[in-house]
Amino acid sequence: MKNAKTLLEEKNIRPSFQRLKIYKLLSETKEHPSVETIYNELKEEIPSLSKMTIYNTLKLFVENDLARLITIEENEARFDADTSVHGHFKCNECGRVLDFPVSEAGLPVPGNGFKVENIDLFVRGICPGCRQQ
Amino acid sequence: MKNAKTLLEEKNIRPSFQRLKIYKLLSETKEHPSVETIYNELKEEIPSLSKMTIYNTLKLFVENDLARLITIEENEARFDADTSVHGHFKCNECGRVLDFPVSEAGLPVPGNGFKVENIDLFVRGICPGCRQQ
DNA sequence: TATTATAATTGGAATCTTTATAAAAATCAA
DNA sequence: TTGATTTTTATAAAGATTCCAATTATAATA
Repeated sequence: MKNAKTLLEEKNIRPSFQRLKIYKLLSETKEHPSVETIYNELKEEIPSLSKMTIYNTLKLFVENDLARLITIEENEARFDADTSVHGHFKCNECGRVLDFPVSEAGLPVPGNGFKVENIDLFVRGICPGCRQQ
Repeated sequence: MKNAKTLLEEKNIRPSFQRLKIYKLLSETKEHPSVETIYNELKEEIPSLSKMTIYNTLKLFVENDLARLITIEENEARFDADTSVHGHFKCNECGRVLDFPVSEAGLPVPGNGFKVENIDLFVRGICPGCRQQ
């Protein structure tokens, strides 16, 4: 498993302090955090941190395939450092977004003439934890 | 094919003038319009129309399964009166959102314990028209 | 038909997320 | 160290959505 610094350098992204912190946070969580969440979590450690840096950095990551933009929320963008193909489940009760396995082969895509650049499978419903209550 | 008035009444939604216009517009287009688009298209015919009415009405439709909320755009919500299972393709070039057929049976979903309420398959890329240029 | 209660619509302000811009700070190369 | 470039920061602005109170329309009742 490569470290954050190497991963960024391979994409010709200068591994600044802020960028490394953001990448590490994103790659070590399964919570699919929003800009707001990332900001709040890093604010303590980096008091000078600006939200603009997070927006810029995530955009850079998405462009370089270091992160995925998840639009499962109606209003707030969420992000995922796992860029492999997998599904996202959003619980309408607790609001959490969870991963589930998906084989890319089984996914239907548009027919001839379309160039596919990325695929998102979003499922919404109630997660097992919330169903029990 | 039932008319708009009947469809709304079956869901106990009072078929007001504005709601009928919004439903008809949505069910007769393939453009997956946004609130803004719907507003602009109906503004001429209903000069008093408020955007708030469109937000309220679409929310009501989505809750009653008369429309689907499509979050394929990062910032702007789009809507579709076709509530059957099908995929959405967004062209990163021209920005249009197109339908493509999907058999529900073939779609992977989360495993045991999850209650599935809706499924979205979003594919982004370049459409045939834009590829030719 | 008038009255009343209820529901829907409207307009404006407020909020929230994201983007734009310019100045300050950090980094890199010479 | 100096100068050029990149990154970060702070502030303002834009865009989408929601909140709220007032008005208007609708349905039921007398």
